[in-house]
Amino acid sequence: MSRRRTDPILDDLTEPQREAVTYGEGPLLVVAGAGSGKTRVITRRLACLVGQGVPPDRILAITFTNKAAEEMRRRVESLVGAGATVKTFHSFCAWLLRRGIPHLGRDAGFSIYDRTDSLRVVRQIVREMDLDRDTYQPARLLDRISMHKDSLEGPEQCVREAIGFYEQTAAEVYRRYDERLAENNALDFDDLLFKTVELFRTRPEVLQQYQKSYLHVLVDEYQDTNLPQHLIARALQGRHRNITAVGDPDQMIYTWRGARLENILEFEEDFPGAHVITLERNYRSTANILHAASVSIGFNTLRRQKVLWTESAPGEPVHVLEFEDPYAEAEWLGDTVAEMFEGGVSPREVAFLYRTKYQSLPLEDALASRSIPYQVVDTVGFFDRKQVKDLRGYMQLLLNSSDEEAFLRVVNVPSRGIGKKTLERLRGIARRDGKPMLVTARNASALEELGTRARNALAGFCELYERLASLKCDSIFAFLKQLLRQTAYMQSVPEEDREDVQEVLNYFLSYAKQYDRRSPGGDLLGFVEQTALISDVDGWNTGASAVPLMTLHSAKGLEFDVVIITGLNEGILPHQRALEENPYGNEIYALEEERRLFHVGMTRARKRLYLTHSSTRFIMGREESVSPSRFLQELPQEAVQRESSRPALESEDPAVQFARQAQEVVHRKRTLRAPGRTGSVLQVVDGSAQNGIANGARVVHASYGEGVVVGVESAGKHQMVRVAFSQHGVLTLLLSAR
DNA sequence: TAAACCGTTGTTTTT
DNA sequence: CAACGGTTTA
Repeated sequence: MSRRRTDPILDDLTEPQREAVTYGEGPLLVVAGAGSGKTRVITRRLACLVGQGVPPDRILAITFTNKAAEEMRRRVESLVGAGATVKTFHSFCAWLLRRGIPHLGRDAGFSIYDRTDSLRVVRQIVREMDLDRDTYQPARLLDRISMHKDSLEGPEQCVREAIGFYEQTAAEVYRRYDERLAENNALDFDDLLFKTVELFRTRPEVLQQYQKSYLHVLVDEYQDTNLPQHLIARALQGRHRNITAVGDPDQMIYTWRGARLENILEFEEDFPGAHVITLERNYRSTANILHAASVSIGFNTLRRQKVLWTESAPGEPVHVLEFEDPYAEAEWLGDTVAEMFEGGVSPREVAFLYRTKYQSLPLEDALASRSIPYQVVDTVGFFDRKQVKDLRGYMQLLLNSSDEEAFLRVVNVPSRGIGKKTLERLRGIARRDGKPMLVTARNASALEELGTRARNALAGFCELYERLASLKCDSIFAFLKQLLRQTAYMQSVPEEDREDVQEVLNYFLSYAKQYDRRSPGGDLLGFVEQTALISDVDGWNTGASAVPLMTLHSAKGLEFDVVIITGLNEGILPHQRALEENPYGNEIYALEEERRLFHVGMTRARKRLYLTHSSTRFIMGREESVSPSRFLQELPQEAVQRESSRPALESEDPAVQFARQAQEVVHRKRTLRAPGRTGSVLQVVDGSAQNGIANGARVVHASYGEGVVVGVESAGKHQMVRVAFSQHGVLTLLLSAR
């Protein structure tokens, strides 16, 4: 069984990677640590299956984000050509339900609601039920609804099982919410999964059809699957049981979306006979970065033991810096990256990562003032813009006349004199007649109780609707242009906003153009569905040579030469909400998720990693002092270098200067107190040679426990040892100089 | 009855 | 500091 000399699918793989890629039939779990070639393994496996003669259209690959799906499709196509189905869970379910949902008594032309849409519905219900908005916060209620759906708990069950007044009320909100969505013929994100499970459960013949059509199912990022996703994956593996799950429990960062660590931790129980391959060698980062990341994640208790190792050089230490406030932080980083770019570093290779979206603001200022091109990778931002939602609202309503959220969104945009009172009355009539508001508005006789002015205004809107409905366009782009013209959208925009609005519209139009090009024959429904399920904006601004700015969550799966993580403060990372009580479990669990998030961030870096924090932050406009993140204290001293940020002293107010210097003194004390000497982190118990540690020496590590040295080499002024720990396996450690 | 205005409120992460 | 909701004004 010798391989051909040049095999693009297998040649550059290591042994464990190759084993995963070529593994035969039956369930397979690949536990792949950060930077261990996870994406490579799953793509190559798919390509390998095709190479072995599995028809591509009988392979289903599922990813978490559209971007990951696109990337995988691109890579597979370059290896073995097109044909495999690569989708996200949500887009797969949407596609499936367009055909299958009539089995559940629902219409296939459903709208897909995003969180904003859903929130509007909940708000309306809270109003109708006359509930106190502080006690029954719509966002909280929606979170609860989402949690229930993620646990496959329907509204009836919740109403039945609710204990106490609050829960009963919340369950009633859920019941009405679901009812309203059904009336609007709409599904929210959770429904896409929930209904698919329901369809599989109640219609075995439908499930069978999909089980037959897919011979292999591959799921990426398995650690982030929630219960419905886990069940869908299990259902689809069918009789052949050819499921490949790839993931890393240490990168599970979506508990709030229902992700269950158990899905991957207990994989062998759910898929009996599953083969498990663990990829622990990291190819991405320098030894210092990897060491810091490993020690950090080692503080977690809820994990599947796994020790990452590397043969890379130690590289630079991890840079840790403290600043006065987020603006000083951003300014210094602005200067630093500007220097890097002068030195020839590509802006694409430097990423700014942060915990929360609002942290991008000071960074944006700093970069903009230095004319450094940057791109905020805001996952929903663009599709959440008012203008985009308006246009989408029109399209949604054209596709689904029952969609009242869409109706309410666009009926008075641009403003045509249809106000709150008119709509309230129209809703009343619609409810009484049991018809959607749009249908009611089109029925002139139903409107007799309305005033002439309101009636004329509504008639005008209906006329517009008819005109739009009868448009014949050969592309989405052309349709959108017509839509803008027919609605006279721009005319209603105030002069001073025109430029901004036009810019947003242009982006949207060019997005539509791309859609036209990529999916010829694609219809309105396909376009609206895609924009509803979109999760990242790469589609409308690719190729730009700009510094990416993004949240730690959206950084997962990416890698950069230089990574800068800002705001390493208590209350930010770990986030305040994780330190308080939370609805998912206890605080330790939430804290560990924050640590995983930090781990994800650190392991994005190939060569250089900056971790910055500030002594004050601005919270709701107020300045407040904050302490450094506990995650920084947990880092191994030998892989970290604390640097001073050297602000411009001459321009500094003496009082501010004093405060900063005092801070520095405190900081220095803390650093000295921390274990800096080799002995305190890694203690030699037995067998040390005269110049340090020798092979075979027995050692004790502060966080890994006991181990035996299996390799020693010097790396510049540092010494690197490979230690086989009894609990954690073999690990490469970097010792600080004596 | 609709649009402009103003004060209050409250900010995790995203398919 | 932005978005929302309620209040005032036209």
